[in-house]
Amino acid sequence: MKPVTLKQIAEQLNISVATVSKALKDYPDVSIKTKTKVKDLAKSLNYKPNSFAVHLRTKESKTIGLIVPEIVHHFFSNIIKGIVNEAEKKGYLVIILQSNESYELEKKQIDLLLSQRVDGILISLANNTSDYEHLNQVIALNKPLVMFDKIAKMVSCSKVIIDDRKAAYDATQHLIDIGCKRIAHFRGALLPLNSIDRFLGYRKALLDNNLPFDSSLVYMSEFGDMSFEAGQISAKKLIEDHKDVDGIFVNTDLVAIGALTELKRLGVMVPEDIKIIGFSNWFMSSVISPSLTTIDQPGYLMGETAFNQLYKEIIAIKNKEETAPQTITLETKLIKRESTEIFSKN
Amino acid sequence: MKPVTLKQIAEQLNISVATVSKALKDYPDVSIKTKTKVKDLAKSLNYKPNSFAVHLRTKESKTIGLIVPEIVHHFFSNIIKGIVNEAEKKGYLVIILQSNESYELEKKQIDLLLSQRVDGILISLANNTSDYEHLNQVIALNKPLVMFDKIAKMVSCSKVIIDDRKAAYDATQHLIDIGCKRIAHFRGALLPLNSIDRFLGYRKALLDNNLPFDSSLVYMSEFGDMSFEAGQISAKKLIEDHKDVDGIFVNTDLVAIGALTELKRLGVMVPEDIKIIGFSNWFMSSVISPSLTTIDQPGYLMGETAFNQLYKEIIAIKNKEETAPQTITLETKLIKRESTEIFSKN
DNA sequence: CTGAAAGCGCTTACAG
DNA sequence: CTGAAAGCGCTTACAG
Repeated sequence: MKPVTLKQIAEQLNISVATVSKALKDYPDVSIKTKTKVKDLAKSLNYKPNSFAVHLRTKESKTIGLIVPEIVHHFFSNIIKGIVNEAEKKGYLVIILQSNESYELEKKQIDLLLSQRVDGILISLANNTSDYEHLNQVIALNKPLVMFDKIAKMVSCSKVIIDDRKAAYDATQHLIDIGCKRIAHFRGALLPLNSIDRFLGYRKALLDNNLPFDSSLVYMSEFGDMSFEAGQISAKKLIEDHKDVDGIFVNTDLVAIGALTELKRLGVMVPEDIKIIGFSNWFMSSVISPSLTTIDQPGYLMGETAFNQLYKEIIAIKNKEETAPQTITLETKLIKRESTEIFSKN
Repeated sequence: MKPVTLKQIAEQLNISVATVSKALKDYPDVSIKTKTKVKDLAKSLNYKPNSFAVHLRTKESKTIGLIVPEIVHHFFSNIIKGIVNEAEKKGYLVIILQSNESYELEKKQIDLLLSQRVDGILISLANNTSDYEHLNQVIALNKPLVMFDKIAKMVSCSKVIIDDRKAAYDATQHLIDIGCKRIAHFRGALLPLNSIDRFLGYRKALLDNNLPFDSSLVYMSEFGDMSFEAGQISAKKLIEDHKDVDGIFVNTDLVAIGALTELKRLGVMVPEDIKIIGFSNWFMSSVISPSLTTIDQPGYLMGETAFNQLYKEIIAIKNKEETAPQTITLETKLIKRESTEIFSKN
């Protein structure tokens, strides 16, 4: 069974394709009688416009592209959900691609989406993306592009982020406030701006509090891998290298949970011996024991916001209005839990 | 800047659009010289075929639709990843939609995808989907449809599933094997086949072992909600109602973790007083304390398998071959952890 | 080896 | 109020 076309409806009713098209779209210059006839038949035949034909004419695809480094990830899957839900409300479909933290793949995927003629692109960059030609190409085509979470400052497009430096500062300050003097940092990979910023926030908090910054207390796992195992490995090394550490600020919750688990295994008490704070507020962090103090990052809201910014720009371009790139910074929040609880003995 | 078209390339080279099209697609009847000229210019102009025009002609969209009840979900996000990765390998893009466990939305989304002229649809049903008209409509259009995880037996299409009944049986049997005599079950909603099957597997294991089946030991949270909180609530009720329970088989890990947390709060020891087994093997289950015994469900593989089945059917239809619906059952595995560990005192 | 022509299924400015 | 016509950007069977 082939999909029904306007032509078939027109033939059955003995009117023109043009009239059928206009009737279905409620043009004011079609008689009510004709409209009713057309709509009834369309409904009973289960007519659905062929989107390719529509889009070829209208130059609108009502589809956007989304590239994330990783789908199986509490933060990103919340972002995806926010984007998909918001897009649907506005009548847009979302094509989703996963760059797998690979710049090469990311580049190919941008080409794919461009070829697909999506109306706009949302992207969170792969860790090793340091060349932005593929992104500038999108901008050159006057196609809306919005980056979120993992962004590149150099690219002239709208961005939705959190203030990673401030959030990391807050996290470190919290450790200091509850008495930590020797605070380690498990950082992310070298390139991504947010891992740099979190590191800088950590360092600034130390310096502002007259605590020495000691680079040997900064750990990065191989390839900047942000896994549970990475947290275990760094924690093990830390305990071997530094007996005097009393706090750790970890770049992301999953790594923090790995660290927590390893410390437990080694007989190091959290929070009594070492206090830990993570970053992201994964659901998991609230249910492990001890529960993990962390920074809440609004994933769903970030997705919604990113889509809405993209939508604004799509509409603006349609109306031939100018838009200047916006940078929207969302609030983060310190979530205090057991891993940094203060004990009376302190 | 508008996207480059074949016509522009043709004009610049003073040849016909037809020749340009064939040159780019390496038709054997175009001279090497022309091919080289065309390809070079296409590359330098950054030509990308307009997918709408291509698809309008070829009737292939190289796009598939994916509907899941929930994106933020360890199991489903693994499935999504498997689908997206496998699809990309075969040159397909994935449009993702979330039904939010709503039949109404699911129905609308099928229409959207049909209108989008996707080449095939992958779906995991919403809990309250009991009418299959929207799915049969897809089949009537001779459009490939593959259901995974949450399926409807009545619909005549390919399915990728696990053997929920057997897996639940195995889980319950494990509790029995380690000495449990009064085993409760926290079940899922009434309608979805997999929650029914897990219940039936649980009951059969009891009966096969000559343990009485007691329906007051089967708990369902309000609306069949499968959250952490649902697990807490059911656990609380269970402890109030039944002092003698020594094991719980929970429909899904998240609920099991909620139960575990509540039991801890109430001072009930796991596994000493009550042993718990979950279902799904979420990552979280391995890191909580006590770690959760569970049934491993192969999410990524299920996504890959579902896409590949869909792909086969897309190709078959293209080649006008007949295909019979397949049902593919993937293996599950019992993962023993601390929540069912046997103690010597036993 | 190259190109003219038809056509995929729509939309819309225009004529009547 | 209705319809003929052009055209979106491709592909492909056919002619030369």
